[in-house]
Amino acid sequence: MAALYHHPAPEDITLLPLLRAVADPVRLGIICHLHSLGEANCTTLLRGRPKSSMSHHFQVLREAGILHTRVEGVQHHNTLRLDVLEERFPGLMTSILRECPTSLPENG
Amino acid sequence: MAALYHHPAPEDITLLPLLRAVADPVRLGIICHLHSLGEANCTTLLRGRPKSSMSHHFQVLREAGILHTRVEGVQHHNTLRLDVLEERFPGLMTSILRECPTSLPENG
DNA sequence: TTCATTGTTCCATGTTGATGGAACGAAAAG
DNA sequence: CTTTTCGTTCCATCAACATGGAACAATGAA
Repeated sequence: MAALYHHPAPEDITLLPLLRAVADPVRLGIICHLHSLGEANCTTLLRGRPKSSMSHHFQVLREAGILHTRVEGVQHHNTLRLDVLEERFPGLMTSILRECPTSLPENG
Repeated sequence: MAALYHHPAPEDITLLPLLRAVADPVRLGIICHLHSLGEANCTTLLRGRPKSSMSHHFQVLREAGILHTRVEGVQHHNTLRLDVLEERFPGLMTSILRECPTSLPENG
């Protein structure tokens, strides 16, 4: 397990990978949950899914520049990089997060 | 050939299919070109690609609610549904179109 | 040390979707 | 009517990616 993750710098975040990362139902659910919870680890967002799947989705989101993972002991806390994303693509995440259901759905 | 296309009503345009439609390099190129040209038919935007591929991409964009196709004789004129998209997802297309290169690239 | 927890990595499987040739269909021109 | 143009539809192929089980690694607790 690599304790340190690579988080792309703001200028290295590009639109197409970002859109690709968001354009998945599971990952969009993760984004909505993170937006609601502020911070969450992988296990918290498992909804009956295997860890390997979720770990994969977190990796995609991380490499797209959408979330930041902070390691604290065993747990990896994930947060949205909203400030960076807003600076890089003004209005994009805002318009996406506006579509997040207020009451989080089951399949998120 | 169905002379009439189905264009989803604004309330039937949903985020995930829209994101999926945009999250493709060819289709993102089509969007940028349409934004630049205002209106274009399929053949105009072929960049050495087969028509069947482009027709497929236009269909995806159309069904996602991103563009409108107006049939005029043999030619099918396509335009972005910017007003509808802005009403449905304020700021989304704006932030995406901001990323379009000013000088249109070859592989668009 | 031993065990439990957390998350990753590896790998195989399955599915989705992009690609592109070919045939077809509709409209307009010759 | 014949031909050309424009775009779709059909179909097969291929690549990318989501899925999920298993083993592993790292930390913390017993």
